[in-house]
Amino acid sequence: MLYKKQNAHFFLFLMLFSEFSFLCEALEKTPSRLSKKKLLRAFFLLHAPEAVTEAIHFLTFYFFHEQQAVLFQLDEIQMVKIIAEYTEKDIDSVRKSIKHEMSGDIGAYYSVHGKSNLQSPLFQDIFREICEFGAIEGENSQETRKKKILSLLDKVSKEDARYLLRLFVGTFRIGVSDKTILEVIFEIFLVRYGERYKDIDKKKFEQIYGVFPNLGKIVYFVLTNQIEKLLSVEPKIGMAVQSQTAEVFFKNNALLLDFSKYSYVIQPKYDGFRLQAHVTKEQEIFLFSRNQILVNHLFPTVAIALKKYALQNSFYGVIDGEVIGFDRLNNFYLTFQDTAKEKREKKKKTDKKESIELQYIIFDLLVFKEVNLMNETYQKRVQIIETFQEGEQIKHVNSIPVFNIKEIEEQHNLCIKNKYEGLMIKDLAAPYEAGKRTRTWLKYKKIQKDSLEDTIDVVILGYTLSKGMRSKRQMIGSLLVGVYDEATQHYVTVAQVGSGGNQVLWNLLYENLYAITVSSPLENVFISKAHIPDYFVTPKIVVSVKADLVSLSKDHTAGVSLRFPRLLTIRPDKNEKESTDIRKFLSE
DNA sequence: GCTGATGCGTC
DNA sequence: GTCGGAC
DNA sequence: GTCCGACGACGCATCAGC
Repeated sequence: MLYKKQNAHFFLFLMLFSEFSFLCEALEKTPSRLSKKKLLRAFFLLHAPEAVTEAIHFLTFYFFHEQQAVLFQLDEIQMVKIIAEYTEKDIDSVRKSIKHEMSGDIGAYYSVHGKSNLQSPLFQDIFREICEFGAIEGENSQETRKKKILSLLDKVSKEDARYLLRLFVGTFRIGVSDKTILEVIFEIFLVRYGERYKDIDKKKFEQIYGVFPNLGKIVYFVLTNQIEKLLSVEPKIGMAVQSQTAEVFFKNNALLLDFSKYSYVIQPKYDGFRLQAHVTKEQEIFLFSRNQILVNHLFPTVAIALKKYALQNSFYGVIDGEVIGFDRLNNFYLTFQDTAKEKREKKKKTDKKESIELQYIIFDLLVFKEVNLMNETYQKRVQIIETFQEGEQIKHVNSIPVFNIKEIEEQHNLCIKNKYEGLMIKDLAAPYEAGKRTRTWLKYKKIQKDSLEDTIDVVILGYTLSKGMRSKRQMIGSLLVGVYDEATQHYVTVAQVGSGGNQVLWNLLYENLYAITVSSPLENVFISKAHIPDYFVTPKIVVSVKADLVSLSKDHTAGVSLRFPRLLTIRPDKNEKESTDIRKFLSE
C-alpha cells in the first residue's frame, strides 16, 4: 500500500505533456470563469510543485534560456510550410483551410489534419526543448527552428500539438490569463493556510504579485509550505515592479472624483515610453519597460544621466516615469513616432540631431534607499521627489492641485494647447498599486473631449476575416478603410479598423459587403502590399470611425494614418466620395 | 551587400 | 493602445 | 466591476533570398 502511494506520487511528478494539453483543452471548452478556476485548482493540487510551476510558466509564456526570455521568432508562413510539408499536403490548401475553416488557428488545424502519433512525452522534456529555442539565432536559424519543430511534432500526438503550435504563434485562446491563475493560487492558499493567516486576503496576494511578478514561484511557495517567504516579499531594487496604469476619464464619469473627500493633482500626460528606473546602492542602473523588460540598451543616455542624478542626490531606489524626446533648440517634445526613433539598439548615432535629447520625466517613487514607499500616500512620494534636484535630462513632473471639474477642464485645455497628449488626474491619498489599472489615476486625453469633432468618415475598400473567439460571433476581423482623393481621383487607404462596433453592426456590415465583394481592387483603388485584405470591395459603404490622432504613414497609401482607430457606425447618408480629408488633422 | 517580409514590443 | 462580450 | 482576447499603427532588428 505504501509502495503504491509512493509510486503514485512519483508518477505524478513526472507529468505527461498530454495531461497538460488535456487541461488546456478543458479550459478552452469551458466558458465560465468559475469552472476554469476549478479545473486549474484540481490540476495544481494533483501534480508535484515543480511540474505545476512549469505548467504555469507555459500558460503565461514564461520561458527562459540563460536568463533571457525565449523568443520564437517564427514566421507564420514558415509555420504553415512546415505543417504542410510534415502532413504531406499542398501549402496553399493548408493556408486556406487554416484561414477559412480554422479561424486562423494553426493548432486547431493540426489537431484535425496532423499525423496520428500515440506517444506522450514528459511535460518537463517538452518544456526544456522549448527553452532551447532561445539559443537559436543567426544565419539559417529559420532552418534550425524548423527542424526543432519537426522533432517536437514527432514526439507528441496531434491533439497535444495544438497548444504547442499555438505557443509558437503567440496565442493560447483558453480564456485564462495571469489574474485568473493568481486567484486560483490564492484560493489554494485559503484552504490550506486561511486559518493560520487570517489577515491575508486576495489584495495582499495581488500586492505580492505586483512586486514579484512570477506566478510559477508564487505557486511553488504555496505548494511547498513556504508561506513566510512568500509573505515577506518586498519590492527589490533590480527586480521590476509591475506598472500601475490609469483608467480613462470621461466627462460623464467625473463622478468618480470626490472633491469633498480627496485632494487631486493634475499632471501633463507625456506621449512617450513608460520607464521604471532602478538605482542600486552601488549606483548600478536598471531600466525596465512597462512590461518589466530590461531596456538599458534602448536608452543609454538616460542611464548615464540617471547615474549623475543619483550621485548628485545621494539617491538609490526605484523610480517611475516617462521617457520622451525633447528638442532643446526649439523647445518642444517630440511626437511618439519621433521619440521611438530615438531608441537605440545597435543603430549608429550618425543621423542623430544635435539638439534632441531623451528626457526622463519622473512622476513616482516606489523605493527610496531601504524604504518601500508603495504603501505611502502619493502626496508623500511626490514630496520626496521634490527634495531632489533635477538633472540635465532628468526632470520631475509638474503637479498642479485642482479643486473642481471646471479647473480640470481649464488645465486640460492648457495641456492640449501645449501639445501634451492630455492630462493625468491623481489622487494624492492613494498608494502605488502595482499591476493594477486604478481609478486613483485617471487619464484624460484630447479625444475624450472633442469626440464629435474628431469623428472621421471613411469608405470601406476591403475586409479581413476574424480569428479565434471572435470568429464564433462574426465574420469580419477588420475593415480596410480609405478616403477619396479629389485631385487624383484615387481611393487611398488610411487605416484598418477592427476595434469598436458591436456584433450587430459587424454582421450588418458583412451582409452589405458580401454583396459588393470583388476579386481584385478597382484600378483607382491604391492599396500597399502591407495592407492587402482577404477580400476587396467596390468603394461604396461609408463608416464613421474615431481615432486619437493622424500620423504620417509609410504603409498607408494616403501617406497618413489613424492612431488607435475604432469603428463607430455606418453612414448610409454618405456616398463613397464623401470621406473626410484627414490630412488636415495631421499632428506634427 | 541590399531589399523585403516578418516578428517583437511600444503605444 | 481601444473596445465589446461574458461572467 | 473584472477579466479576456479580439483588433489598430509603427520603428527597429532579424533573416531569407537575391
